[in-house]
Amino acid sequence: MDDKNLDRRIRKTRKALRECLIQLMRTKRLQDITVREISEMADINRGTFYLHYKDVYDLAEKIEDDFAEEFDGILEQHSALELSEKPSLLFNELYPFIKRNSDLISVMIGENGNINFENRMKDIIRDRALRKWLSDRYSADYTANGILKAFSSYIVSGCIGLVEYWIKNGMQETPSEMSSLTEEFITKGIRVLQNPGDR
Amino acid sequence: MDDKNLDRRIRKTRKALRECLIQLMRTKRLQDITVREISEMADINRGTFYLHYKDVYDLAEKIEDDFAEEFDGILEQHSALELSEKPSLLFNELYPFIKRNSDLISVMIGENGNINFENRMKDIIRDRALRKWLSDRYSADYTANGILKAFSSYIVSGCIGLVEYWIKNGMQETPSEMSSLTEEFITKGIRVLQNPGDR
DNA sequence: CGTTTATTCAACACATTGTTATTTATATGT
DNA sequence: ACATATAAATAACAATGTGTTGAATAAACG
Repeated sequence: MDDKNLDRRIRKTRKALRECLIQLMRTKRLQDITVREISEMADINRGTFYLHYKDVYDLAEKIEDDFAEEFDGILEQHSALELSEKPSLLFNELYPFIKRNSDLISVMIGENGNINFENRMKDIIRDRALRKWLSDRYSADYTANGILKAFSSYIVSGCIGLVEYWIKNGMQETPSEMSSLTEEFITKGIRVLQNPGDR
Repeated sequence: MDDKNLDRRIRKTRKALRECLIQLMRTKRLQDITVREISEMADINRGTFYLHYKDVYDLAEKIEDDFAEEFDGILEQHSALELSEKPSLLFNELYPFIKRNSDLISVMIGENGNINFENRMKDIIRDRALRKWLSDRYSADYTANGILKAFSSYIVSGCIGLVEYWIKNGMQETPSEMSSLTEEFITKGIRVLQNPGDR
């Protein structure tokens, strides 16, 4: 979206509006943020806002779109085989990416966030990673197998919850530690609490 | 909230407003729903709305409050010991409760839902159930143990995700089947896919 | 049945919205 | 560096929802 081949004025305007919205969302609910407010903070004419976005929610959505696209791009690059044999390769790329975008993520999953942000991430993970990983690993028809779908939902939400924990607790663990935790939680389940040695 | 000792007119008014909001949320985002719209649909004077709720979001919040209170009440009744030895007792009460309230839940976790609905459920589960269950089972200081907190977040979000799967897929499984799945996913992790026999 | 309390009704000032026509400023490609 | 194209600023606009008010009406309660 911040394409280099866009007019510099457009890039500047959109960047300013986006940054201001994120900043406002740290302290205010989306419904209480007005176009007027964002424009004034960004020092952009209110009419100009409407040249780029339909309303405040559209702006928020566009911000999410960009993130989702990048997120999707990362998952896309990893093959089913690789996910199955070396899932850590993915995690080791994802967690630094999450850390780089923690400003945005923490707002979007926070109390003023949008439910569809998390839902989109879940969908991407399900479609891009888990589906091929599980069907490769268990050579089952993903869509037909009920328990597989249920387990996928469980795992995907679990992983998102882990990221949530990480971000909301100040990202004390390193991305590498988070990768290990993720892998262990998925494969070991609750047994991970009984064998704390191998971490 | 729908206390029997409230004036019947109040009960009727609030009930009508609440039901109309839920219905509107099936097709519209909260930000696109106006007080005027809800009031007209409920055949309630717009001014009357303001005698009960601050705005549309306040109404949504009050609906959530009622649900959260009931949900919390259920979890509260189960002791740490019982959770540890017979978690199915809780699940077998929870899933029917979820089914009874599926109309509300499906809206609240849907695309027009509120991020704080799920977050509140997570907090309640964490505070009421998981905390005492895990610290009883592993006799560790819950708050100090980092991996325990991380795993809690993982499990709680996973369970919410499982409920989400259930509701969004038309609740094909029985509450009892969901109870079993939940317990197995938590304790077995991914091994549940390798031993499909015992379900 | 009399009293209390909730709801209706109509009206109000106010803020935000989304759009427009015009002018000004800035970026682009050659 | 210049001419051209395009974005942003400006100011004005009608429309709509908001939140509140005081008086009139209706319904519930004991």
